[in-house]
Amino acid sequence: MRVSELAKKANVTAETVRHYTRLGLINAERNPNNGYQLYDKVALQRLNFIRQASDLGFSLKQIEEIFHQSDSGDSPCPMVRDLLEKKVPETKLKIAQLQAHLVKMEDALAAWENMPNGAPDGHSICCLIEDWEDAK
Amino acid sequence: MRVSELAKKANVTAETVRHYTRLGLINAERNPNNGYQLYDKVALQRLNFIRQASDLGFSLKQIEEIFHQSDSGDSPCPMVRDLLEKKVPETKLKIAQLQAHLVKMEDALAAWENMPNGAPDGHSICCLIEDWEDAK
DNA sequence: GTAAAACCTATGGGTAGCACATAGGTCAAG
DNA sequence: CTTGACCTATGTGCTACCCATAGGTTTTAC
Repeated sequence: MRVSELAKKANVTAETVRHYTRLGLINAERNPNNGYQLYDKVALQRLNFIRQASDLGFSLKQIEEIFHQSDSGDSPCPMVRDLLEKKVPETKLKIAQLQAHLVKMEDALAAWENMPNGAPDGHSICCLIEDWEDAK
Repeated sequence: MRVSELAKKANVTAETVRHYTRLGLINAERNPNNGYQLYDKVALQRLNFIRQASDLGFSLKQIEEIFHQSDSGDSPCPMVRDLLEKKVPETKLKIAQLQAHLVKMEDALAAWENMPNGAPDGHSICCLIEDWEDAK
């Protein structure tokens, strides 16, 4: 099948398929008549795998490593377990940071509730942000 | 003052200062003798402002717009309020996505608890991920 | 039968916010 | 006067694609 067909089957864009192909994550043959990429069901399987792993938070580079291990006959499963175990605390940290961020924003909005819109006076840029800074 | 001095005062790297200067967010004069960038306290004020706004989640492009408004004599405050009000639900969405993500990962790890490490058999890549896929 | 629509190709640039490498010029201290 | 700390400009890398350009191909419809 060609790019678009494969893309539809995996529910991604044709650009994504081309991207993975360029990166060597998916293999394709060429139609010698017109140069079109031709994919088989192994490509579809790999593509689905990439999407699954991607959903689990693996980067394309990590997925490439998983393929590498698998292609060279070793079980990638231990590596996958390791990667995921490392990813959990990282994600927790990111969530915490975003939540702290959210608190900052909501604090700022609440503090601005009764503040006027300052016109630029050459000294301050946006009194809201600057006064919020001072309040820290 | 020169880059490093300014960077220290604002607690950022010299590269960051150069980056903002390249983007035109900070203005500098040149020492005609050696071509070094020379910053004044207005630059420090702007740099601090950038950091504050950055902490609030504004992008550099948005900060540029804020400066633009301010420099052309209009109060950027209404825009800042608007931007922040839009950013709050966006951040909430991101947090929700990350948490869903986290659940996926923890589910996968739990489900893998008692699964063996499959050796590649030419059909599957990593049984962990693929079986997790089937379980959906 | 042909013309338009839909599809394909390759290449390169854009996104955010810097970090880092290269290759070199400048300056203060010992 | 040399060493090391500082500065310069330029360009590349990171993530995971998306989009634009310019052109060749295939399918569909009249």
